[in-house]
Amino acid sequence: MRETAAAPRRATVHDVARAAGVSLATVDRVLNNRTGVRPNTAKKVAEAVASLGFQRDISASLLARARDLRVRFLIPAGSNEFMDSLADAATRRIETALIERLQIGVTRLPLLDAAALVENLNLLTTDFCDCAVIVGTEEPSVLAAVEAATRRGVMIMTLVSDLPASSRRHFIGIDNVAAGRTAASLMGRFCSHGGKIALIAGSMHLHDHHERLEGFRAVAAEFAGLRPLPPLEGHDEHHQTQVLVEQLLASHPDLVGIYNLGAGTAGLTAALRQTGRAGSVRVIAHELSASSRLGLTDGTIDVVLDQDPDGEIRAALAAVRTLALGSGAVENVKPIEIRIFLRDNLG
Amino acid sequence: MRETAAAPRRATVHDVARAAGVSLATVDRVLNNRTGVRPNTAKKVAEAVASLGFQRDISASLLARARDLRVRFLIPAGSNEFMDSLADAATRRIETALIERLQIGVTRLPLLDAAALVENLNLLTTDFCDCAVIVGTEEPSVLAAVEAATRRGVMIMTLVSDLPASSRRHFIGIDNVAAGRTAASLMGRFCSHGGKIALIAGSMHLHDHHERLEGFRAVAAEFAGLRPLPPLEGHDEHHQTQVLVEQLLASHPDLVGIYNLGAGTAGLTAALRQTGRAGSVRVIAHELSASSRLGLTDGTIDVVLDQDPDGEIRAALAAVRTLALGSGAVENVKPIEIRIFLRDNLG
DNA sequence: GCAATTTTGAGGTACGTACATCATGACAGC
DNA sequence: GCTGTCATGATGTACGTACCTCAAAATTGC
Repeated sequence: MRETAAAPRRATVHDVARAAGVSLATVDRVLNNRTGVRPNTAKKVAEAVASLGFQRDISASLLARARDLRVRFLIPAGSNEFMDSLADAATRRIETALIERLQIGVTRLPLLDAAALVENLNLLTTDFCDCAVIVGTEEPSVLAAVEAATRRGVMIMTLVSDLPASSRRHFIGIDNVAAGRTAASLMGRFCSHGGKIALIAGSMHLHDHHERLEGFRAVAAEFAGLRPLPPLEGHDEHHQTQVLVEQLLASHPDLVGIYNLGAGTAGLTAALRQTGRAGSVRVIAHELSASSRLGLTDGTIDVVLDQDPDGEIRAALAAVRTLALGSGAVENVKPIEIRIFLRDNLG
Repeated sequence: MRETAAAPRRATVHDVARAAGVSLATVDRVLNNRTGVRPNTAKKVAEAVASLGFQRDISASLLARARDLRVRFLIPAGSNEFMDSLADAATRRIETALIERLQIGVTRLPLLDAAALVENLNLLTTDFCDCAVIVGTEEPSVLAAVEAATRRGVMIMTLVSDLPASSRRHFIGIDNVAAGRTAASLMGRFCSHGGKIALIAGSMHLHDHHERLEGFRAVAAEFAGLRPLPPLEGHDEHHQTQVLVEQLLASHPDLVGIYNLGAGTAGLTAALRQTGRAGSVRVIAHELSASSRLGLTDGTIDVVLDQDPDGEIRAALAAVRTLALGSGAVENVKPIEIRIFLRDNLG
């Protein structure tokens, strides 16, 4: 019944050197891909590594490097609560990360300002930054700045919104199509007799919002009687969203559901409360924040879909470490999950 | 806009020694609570640690110990799919954990057999095990065995089901009351016109099932028209559950929802499919498994609440490391979250 | 105030990897 | 066969903590 692990000593670089019939220095050259090793010799070492199942001792590796990994987060500012909580999550990790030799810096940039992002990317050099994690828009100037930074030796990772065509080493974010599908699947079950559903995006030019909308529409079509209205744009801003929802509620007295796939949730709940419609319209929103939490608690919002900024920062930091130490790509990383909150599992 | 982290060198034991005006050896004695230090001297060291903000370098610490942390999971066997996935998750981590100097062993025990658990606990000694992670029942013999193991120097942690009154150092698991509440909250929104809801537990003597039931009932009462039937017991077994559900469906043609708060989900879906009622009854079940996944995909199950065995194992291992290295308790640990799955966010 | 005991200091080695230096080997072109 | 380049070996130090030994100092008991 018990499997007694025999606790075999793990292979070290010395073992690899002996097995490959080369010196320690050569093993070191191969492992850290330095120059000056014949392909044939490198192959012998690689084989020894494989046959011994050698794995670099991370503790010793970090210790020997004796230098911290410097990560800089470039995160949009503005009135967007979600970006704030991303930045907060990163800032909160500064101390903890230091224990693991990760130096974190956080820079807030003007919202949706490609020029500012490009400028900051161009400032990055290897003597104070090993990796930048950016929330970027898919524009040519940004792509060019990413390429330039990569060429200068600064690793780039994308967060929340990807730049798949760039030299970014990794992307951290959720599956936004699945998020939209999930919202529709819940809404369809909530409104089993069908009815009008309003859709509110920040901007139709935001990639993630677009994907959510696409997912929602696809699944909503499977529920008979569910009639999504054309999407409105609240520009991720509280006041605009509030005005929009007030008009919406006035012109559609028979509205049964609202899916807010962008920010501006505080405006949405304010409008619902003010018109006395809170509780009689099913509401699904995105991102856990002070206002969405309140909405859940008082029954104005039914469900919040959240992409867990803490988890995303943690995943980003883990990826940075893996990429900086190992040579290859980030393997075996679970994608960020969509978290679903009701009033009852807020914790 | 940019906050340039000044990158101060982190304090080392040498710095602490200098600041406290004592030798390195004394600092070492204090940090690793060895004997032979006057209280007064220890206080000076502690003050130096605090004022410098000294934190042990984990990499160096692990390296210097040059010995792996040996963790043993004691997990029930039987036909319980969830326990299987817990054990699988632990087994899958064996290799990965080795890189971080964690040796994992997994022992499967007879289901709900306190005597077997006690026997295995009593076998544990510090020369092959530093910490045991157990899924235990709250019985006096188990509690006594936990105390004995702790006294022998083997640290005990509880998983899924806690033993709060014992000397266990930590508990990893979800809030089962919140899980039940969430299920009711969803069910109430799904069945907005009310109706009969069936409740199926494994056994009313299982602590977690009892908590889920309690949570469900409390919230269900808030939804007018929702009428939960008295709970049935399927003993976490597929066949028994199937028979139970077949009888249930026959005697309640007007049933609108089923909450299966235990295992045996494969039997539940089989009964629904066989009677042609799949899709017309809202179904909420627990734990993602092959059969619950299939149920979600084909529309037999609406929602699955999951406690993420992978995440629990990861959290357990993190806690073991923290407890073994640091002296104090596990701080700052996020509780395991309840994951909510629909067909559309299965990934 | 002396012996016995406890507390502290000084110094070392070890962990496994990273990285630097210098010497030596091989092999090329001419 | 000579010089120059490239590949490899030999060897050492460093990272920060753990843990060991031995000697010196401080404190205690009487």
